[in-house]
Amino acid sequence: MRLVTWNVNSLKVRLPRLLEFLDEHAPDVLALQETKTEADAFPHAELAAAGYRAVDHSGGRWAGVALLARDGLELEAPQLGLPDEPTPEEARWVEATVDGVRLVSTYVPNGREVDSPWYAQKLDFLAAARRRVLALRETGAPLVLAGDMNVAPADLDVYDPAAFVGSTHVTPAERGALAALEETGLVDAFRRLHPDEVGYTWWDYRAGHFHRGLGLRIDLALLSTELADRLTRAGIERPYRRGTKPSDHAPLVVEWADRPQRSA
DNA sequence: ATGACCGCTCTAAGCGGA
Repeated sequence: MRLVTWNVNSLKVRLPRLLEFLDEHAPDVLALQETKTEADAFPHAELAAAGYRAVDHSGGRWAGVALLARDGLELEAPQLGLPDEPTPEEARWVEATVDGVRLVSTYVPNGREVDSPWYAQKLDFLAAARRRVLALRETGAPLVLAGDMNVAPADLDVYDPAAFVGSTHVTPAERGALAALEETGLVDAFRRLHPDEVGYTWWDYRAGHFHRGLGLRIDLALLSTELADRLTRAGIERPYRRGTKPSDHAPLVVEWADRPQRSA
């Protein structure tokens, strides 16, 4: 199965780039974040014309997440929202099952400033996510938690760790909450296949950060171990951070073998 | 350089993003 996670920063503005991406990469499923649309404005018809169906959790002008599946794959048992999340109206979590795999698209809160109320909500969201993942793991179904985690897991994932000391996205509390999420039995797909590689997924629009190589790796695909053991690909599609009207995030493409690979 | 961009909305100047 080929899965993509991409913070599109407005589905309305990004639709031409998304359609270009679907044509080029033909993913089976996609997890989108920051769709920034009302539910009744979600572009179901345009996506259907491109061969994709969607389950969206739309919160209006901010946030919003969605799961897409190509024609022929059903999006079963959709669930909008995360139990006990701090701000449900912000539409930051959506689930569905495709071909027996439980999929989550999430957009973790930014946190704004360390020790602010928004930072506390970010940690609360990550704690709720961990509880939900534990519950989902008990079903025994393979799981993929994909999205914009708004946490850079390690200093390797930050262009200038010294400059980020005291900022959100890198604090021990945030990294600890992300690690606790992974300790439920999830594997960071990109890091599994590329243990030492710098692989940013976000670059500030300002000051030419992309062209200067100044980014963060904050968009992750976390795979349950039975899927992670079948990983064949985890790559960041940097061309979609260039060109006309790019998102400030690049898509992450992850692929795993549909059945356990036979040992030689 | 404590800046710089982008998308949103009460279509102006402000907010949020990370």
